[in-house]
Amino acid sequence: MNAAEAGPIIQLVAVIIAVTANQPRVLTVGEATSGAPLALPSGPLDPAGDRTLERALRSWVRRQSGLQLGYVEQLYTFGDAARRDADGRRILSVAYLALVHEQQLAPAAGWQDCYGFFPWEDWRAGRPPMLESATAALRARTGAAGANLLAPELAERLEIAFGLGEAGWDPERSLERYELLYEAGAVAEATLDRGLMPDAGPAATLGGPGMAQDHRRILATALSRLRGKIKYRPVVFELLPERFTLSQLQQVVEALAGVRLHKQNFRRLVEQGGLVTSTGDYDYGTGGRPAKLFRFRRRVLRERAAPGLRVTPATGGA
Amino acid sequence: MNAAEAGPIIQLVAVIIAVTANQPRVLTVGEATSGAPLALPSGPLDPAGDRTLERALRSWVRRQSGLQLGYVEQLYTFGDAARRDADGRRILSVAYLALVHEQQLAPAAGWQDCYGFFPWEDWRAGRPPMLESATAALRARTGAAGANLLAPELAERLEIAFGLGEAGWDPERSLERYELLYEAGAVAEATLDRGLMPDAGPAATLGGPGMAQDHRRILATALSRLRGKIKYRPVVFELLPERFTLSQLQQVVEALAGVRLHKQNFRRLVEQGGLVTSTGDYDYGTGGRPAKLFRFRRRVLRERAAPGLRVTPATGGA
DNA sequence: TCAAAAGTGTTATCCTTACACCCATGT
DNA sequence: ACATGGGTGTAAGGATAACACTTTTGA
Repeated sequence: MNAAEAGPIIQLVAVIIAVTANQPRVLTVGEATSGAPLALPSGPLDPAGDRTLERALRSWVRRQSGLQLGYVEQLYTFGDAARRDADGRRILSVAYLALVHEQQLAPAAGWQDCYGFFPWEDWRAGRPPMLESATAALRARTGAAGANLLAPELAERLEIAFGLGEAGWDPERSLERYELLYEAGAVAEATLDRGLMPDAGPAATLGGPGMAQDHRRILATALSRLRGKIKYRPVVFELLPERFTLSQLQQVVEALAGVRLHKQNFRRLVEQGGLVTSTGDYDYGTGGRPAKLFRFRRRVLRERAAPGLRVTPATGGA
Repeated sequence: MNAAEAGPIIQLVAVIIAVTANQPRVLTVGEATSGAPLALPSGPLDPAGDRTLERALRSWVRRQSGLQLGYVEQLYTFGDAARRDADGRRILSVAYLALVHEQQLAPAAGWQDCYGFFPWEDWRAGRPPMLESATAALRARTGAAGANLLAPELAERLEIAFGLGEAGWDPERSLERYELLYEAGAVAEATLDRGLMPDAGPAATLGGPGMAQDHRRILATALSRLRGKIKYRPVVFELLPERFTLSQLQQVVEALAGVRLHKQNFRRLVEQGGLVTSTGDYDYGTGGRPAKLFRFRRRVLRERAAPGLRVTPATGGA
């Protein structure tokens, strides 16, 4: 009871994202080999320390991993009562989203493919087959609720989150999807949290290894936010080198959104939108015709209210 | 030093918004007459209490003010080191945005006009005249920086935030505007924080009374978020009675965005967008032809990925 | 010469904007 | 009758989506 009476502990959590080899990756700590679940980097907040939370985050990330964070934004504060440390003290986590350029990926260890944690979120090779079993499990649950009054509301959430209605699949809803799967016990940590056998759930194997505590939920929050933000703010450029080809740009957007885009229209939107300017140079290592190198055009911020990349899915692809 | 070593205190802050008589209002505590600055309602987080932060917020708001909150979303967590209580302990505030229906405005005391705190944000009667002095003061500052290397960056922020470039005024950037004014010492609390005389700043009278601590910044954050959100999520309906006319709807959107909208196009966007359905009834108290009463159409959530109200300014109006 | 990737051009379609006009009520 | 606010129709312009096609390199 002593621990419960003390004030909560405050922790900063960093979701650090990079894109390499067409995969979005997240920096994790802990060893994949030891069997212990991976975790997001986190550090305590020193009350006497840095002047702002963001500075505090930047400084311990630099000390711990050597990474100089560029773009950083506050993501969400997680404070459910179930979040406790080993001594039973409540933990409040202020999570931040950070984006780093591809080159800065020096500390090779710890970068994990994001879609390893959410295989159903990557539609680039078509609709992931596992979605059938996932939605089936969720449907069964809304059906099983039978006379339960929550069933219609749950059915609506399911329809919206997984794009079963006319609206179709919306990459941005990754958090809602994770939450539904969690509630349904279809991801590993949900069954663990309840003390059930890991294989008791209908689809406990969905989505691989899971992460420590509720870190997978935090990662899902970050993915949702990032997917939403590329549409109206030029954040993608935080993930690219200073000079890049339009294909590189497209591939990074595709990696984040988890969707294939229509090439020609994407190019036009980017160029007409004034988001980039051509440097005079070319990249000759593309395997075909050399590609023009572009650079982010800062001035667009003054010209347009919401400069971002519309995510227009390709027609042929799935 | 003892206080500095103890963990930070955690506080929940509520920005509770309603719209009445075409004005957005915010619930405050403290008396306007006593001379003490108004504050947003806030309460401590009881670590042994409610299961989630949001529940904790709902329950103390209900106990304190009798308000049953409907829509609630987490806004931002404020944790600058300068935030201290009377004993010098660092305070971390998790702020929430809540929207309540007009009728629920029972506790008449404490509802303040939002634009009393940000007069420059209300463009419904045309460009507010005070903007001239505000931007002049800010320009003077970027100019005064002279050889300072920060000046160009500051000038860019000023252009973007106040819409001096081609992009024009963007209601959503209210936080950025507040921050610039704060940095420039053009709002009351900025000069107070620095221990200057309140009337020492170039435009210290901008924006009326100010609020306790950094609560005006929190309110600016809420306004920005809300203005952004109406564009892609049907949150306006949380502020309206269940049945409403299209004019009422438009007026609420105008009140929030601080901009006059084009009537016919607004109506079409709302109806074609499937956001509302007509109930069969009419409102006869409009002063002209009776107006159809509408209701929010929930099903739109299943049909469209981002159902919201485009804020298309009127042509004639300013 | 061929494959691969870059890059250009064009058309049909939809959405948005702006304008003009008609309708139903209270005074 | 007329002022007031509610409501409808439509034509011009621009943005988008889908299509086919040309160009430039390396193997």
